[in-house]
Amino acid sequence: MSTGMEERARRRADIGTGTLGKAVAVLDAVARADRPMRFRDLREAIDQPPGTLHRQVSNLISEGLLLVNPDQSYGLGLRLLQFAARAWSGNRLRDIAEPHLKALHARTGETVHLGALRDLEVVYLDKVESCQAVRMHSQIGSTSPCYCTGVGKAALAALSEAEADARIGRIAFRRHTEHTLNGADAMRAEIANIRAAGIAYDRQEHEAGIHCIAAPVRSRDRSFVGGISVTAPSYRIAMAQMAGWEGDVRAAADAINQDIEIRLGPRA
Amino acid sequence: MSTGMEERARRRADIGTGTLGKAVAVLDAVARADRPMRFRDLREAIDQPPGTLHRQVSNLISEGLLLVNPDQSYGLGLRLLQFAARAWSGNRLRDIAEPHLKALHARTGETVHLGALRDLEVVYLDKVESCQAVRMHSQIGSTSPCYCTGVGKAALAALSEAEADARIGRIAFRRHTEHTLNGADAMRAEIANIRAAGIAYDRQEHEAGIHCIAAPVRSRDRSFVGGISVTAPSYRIAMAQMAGWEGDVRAAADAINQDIEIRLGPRA
DNA sequence: CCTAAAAATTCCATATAATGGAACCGGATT
DNA sequence: AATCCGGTTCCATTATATGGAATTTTTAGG
Repeated sequence: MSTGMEERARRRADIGTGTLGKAVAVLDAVARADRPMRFRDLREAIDQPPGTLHRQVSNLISEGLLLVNPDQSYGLGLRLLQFAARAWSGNRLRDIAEPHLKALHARTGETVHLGALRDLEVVYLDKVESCQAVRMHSQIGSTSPCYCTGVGKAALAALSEAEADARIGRIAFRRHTEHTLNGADAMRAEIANIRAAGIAYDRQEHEAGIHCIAAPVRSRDRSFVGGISVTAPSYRIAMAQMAGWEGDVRAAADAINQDIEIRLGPRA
Repeated sequence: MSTGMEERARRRADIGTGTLGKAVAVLDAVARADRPMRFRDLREAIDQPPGTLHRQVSNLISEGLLLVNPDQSYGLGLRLLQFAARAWSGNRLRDIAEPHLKALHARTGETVHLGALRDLEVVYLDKVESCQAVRMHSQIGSTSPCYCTGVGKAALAALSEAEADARIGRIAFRRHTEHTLNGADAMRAEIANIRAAGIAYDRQEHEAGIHCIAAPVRSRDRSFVGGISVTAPSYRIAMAQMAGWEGDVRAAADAINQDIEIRLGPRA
């Protein structure tokens, strides 16, 4: 019972398989595009005959997953927002982690993130920071590469060695800053260190001037794998000071891990 | 080109049609449930033979639209959050409305909402309020019935008379407070008034102690129909005072409507 | 304003994917 | 140890999606 469902899921993970896969591929094309996508844009983004694509789009619209703007461009539908509101409020992990994130924020005074690993990306589930002008929800649900973020590297380290290796092999490294790790070998070494230390650092690898300290969070069965992090601008918080939070970050992560076992335990 | 896609969409609006329809029916079942749903719960929520349902669920998982918690219950997947983040930031209407919402908030000092009509529900797209403790994103993407909210009633009034009538006929009225309108006749009369005045009031119809003033927002072709509102607790803001904002609310809505034409105009 | 080209939409025979009954498994319960 | 129940797999059948071609609509050019 335990592995069956996910196994099958993984086996057919190659995108675009089945009717549903194709539908999601269309949504993805709209989501990933920066410019407004009209029908012809979709046509060249997705290799499908016009008739087929037309029906797929039409179905997505009827389900509320896609919408047409007055200027004939497509956007993601309101139904997705509706689902996401439930996805967020109904997310057990986020719920469990919340108090611990707040506590960690109280101790450090810096921004705290909770993120989940999804294939090769980190999806941010929550964020705690001092009440600031920036719109909070602009971050929830946003994604970053796993290879240059604290949460991402911590999460990779929480996978089984084989699984981590496999995923690292599939990463398309891109240099975001001069410190970005690029190359599977460097990455594997980094992951080994993180696994030993239980702590990951992002040394301005994603964005210049921003660094963070992170720790892995996961359920025992690894149905969830992610991490938490404390992020700070490097001009204000020195590396040494951040290292001083190691204990706090590790403690918070451990507390969350324990709560997961207690509240989502095998037979809860 | 203009009507074809939506027409077809409407024609097959009856839920559960097609492979995609069945898939979102499963997502809906998970989203709407308050308790954690395990496989057997899904089985009785959706009438499908176990083998079929199992495959559907399995496909949803492989696409990241559904996830399994360690305790074998299902939750909405991270991919939905990811999509929603894009749906929100990529939403043209929200983008256009934002400055006007802020301006309206500055004038009134009370909470301002932007919502879109989706069938019989209002989906909240944005919210501007004084920096408060309540988590902002807890509201984005959340839904309320159209018959007892300012935005919902304003939106209904923005539909063509025939369309509004049809939708009102499908509403399952539920008394949320002693002031909730219940019955299609009362509703039709209310909508006629709103259409004449260009302003809708929610007189504590959804939640006791909360009232609001709203105005319709829509694109010319009605591909988008929604509204904006100013909400306040009745103990602090009297009905008369709120009525004083009529001009401001109407002006803000008109400004948004105009911006829609300019920025999403037929041949933009 | 009219015409030509391109884009969008509809249609239908065919190919493909979804279906669901039945058999199977494995852990929990008796 | 046997039984039950939730969950999973299999495969012949059925329903659905597909895509080429025909048709309509929109856009661009003269």
